[in-house]
Amino acid sequence: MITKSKLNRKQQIIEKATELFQKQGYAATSMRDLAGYLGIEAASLYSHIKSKEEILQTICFQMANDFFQSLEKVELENSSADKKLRKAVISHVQVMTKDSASSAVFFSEWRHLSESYLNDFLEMRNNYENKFIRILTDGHKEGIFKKMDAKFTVLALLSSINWMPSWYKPDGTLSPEDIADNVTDVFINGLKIRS
Amino acid sequence: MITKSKLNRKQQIIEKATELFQKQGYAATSMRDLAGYLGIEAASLYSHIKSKEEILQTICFQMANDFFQSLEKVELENSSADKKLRKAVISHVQVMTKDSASSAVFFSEWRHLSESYLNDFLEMRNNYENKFIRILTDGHKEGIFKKMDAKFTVLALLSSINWMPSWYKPDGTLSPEDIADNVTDVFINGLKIRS
DNA sequence: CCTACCGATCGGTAGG
DNA sequence: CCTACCGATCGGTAGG
Repeated sequence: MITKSKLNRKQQIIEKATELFQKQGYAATSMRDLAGYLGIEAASLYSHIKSKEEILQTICFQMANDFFQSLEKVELENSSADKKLRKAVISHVQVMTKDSASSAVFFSEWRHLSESYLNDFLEMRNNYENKFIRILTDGHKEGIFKKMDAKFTVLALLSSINWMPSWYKPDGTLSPEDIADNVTDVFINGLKIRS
Repeated sequence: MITKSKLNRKQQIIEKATELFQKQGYAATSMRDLAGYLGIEAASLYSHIKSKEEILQTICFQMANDFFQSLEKVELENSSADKKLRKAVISHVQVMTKDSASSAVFFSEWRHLSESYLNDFLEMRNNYENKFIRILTDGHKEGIFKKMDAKFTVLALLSSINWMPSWYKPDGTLSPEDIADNVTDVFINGLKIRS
């Protein structure tokens, strides 16, 4: 079927593009580069995609959706804030590690989106961060977390996780749960030995 | 004096380039862009610089040196590991906030360095991270910090700080010390209320 | 999916 | 610091 093979080819294009965008950056990756790796001519790419930016859009909004959906599941549970935070971090890490190349592109190439897409992207990111902030402020109200700058803490927390694709080795021994445990343990309990 | 004005012009070029590299990325910034903002022709840039990459090299290695020097000062003091960690974070943040545009370029455009420069860069970064790791492992030996994956923790710590240029507002109310306090407090004491 | 090609733009040089 | 220009490459289209 034409439709099916087209879809598959499109997926191949996006996958290879993701790999190249991660390695070289979006701007430094040419359509000829991409086509070459797929064994076709650059012009042929345009039978499957509308533009170079469409690829970036697909990657970024696919990841954004994945992150959102997995966090919304966590929000539905009702458990204490510290458990919720741990769950939220686990699901965030799971989404990341499931496709670490897409994650890397998502986190560092989104700024090359054109304006209207960029606005949508930033709004989604903001909403996502706010969900984390709410977990922390709820935790404070519950008497679990101490007083803090919740926004600052969330951005620090997410940053520390998000840049993992640049040093996370998938062949390593750490599972998403291990990573989440390490991260949340540091953030929740800190490094100091409790007296 | 010719030499002096050349140096100043070179500094102007590097400053404006830093700004553009931060906003648009290295690869997406053209020499014609840069020249236009300086009110000269692209070809004229080459009286002051050797190549586009030379600008990136200057930014990256200048920042790398600043980070190294400020950390070495901290290492000379002999104080407890938790105090040392706080000092190290303060000086790291100070270097960052002193020139947040250069920092942003340093952290996200270094991969566009050509191979030999890239190797030097990565080696320096590794050495820098190792100095932080040593502070944490010393802290564990001193009985101040609990058992942990020190490398993982340092990378999480540095990531959470390093991506601050993307959300740190210099007109905000947080000083480098405030930021360092927030970060180290979370990492050292954690979020949980101590019993 | 290809050939053939478009106008635009790239980093950079020659020569003044 | 400029004019004039280089060869290379860019994203993308037309037409098959």
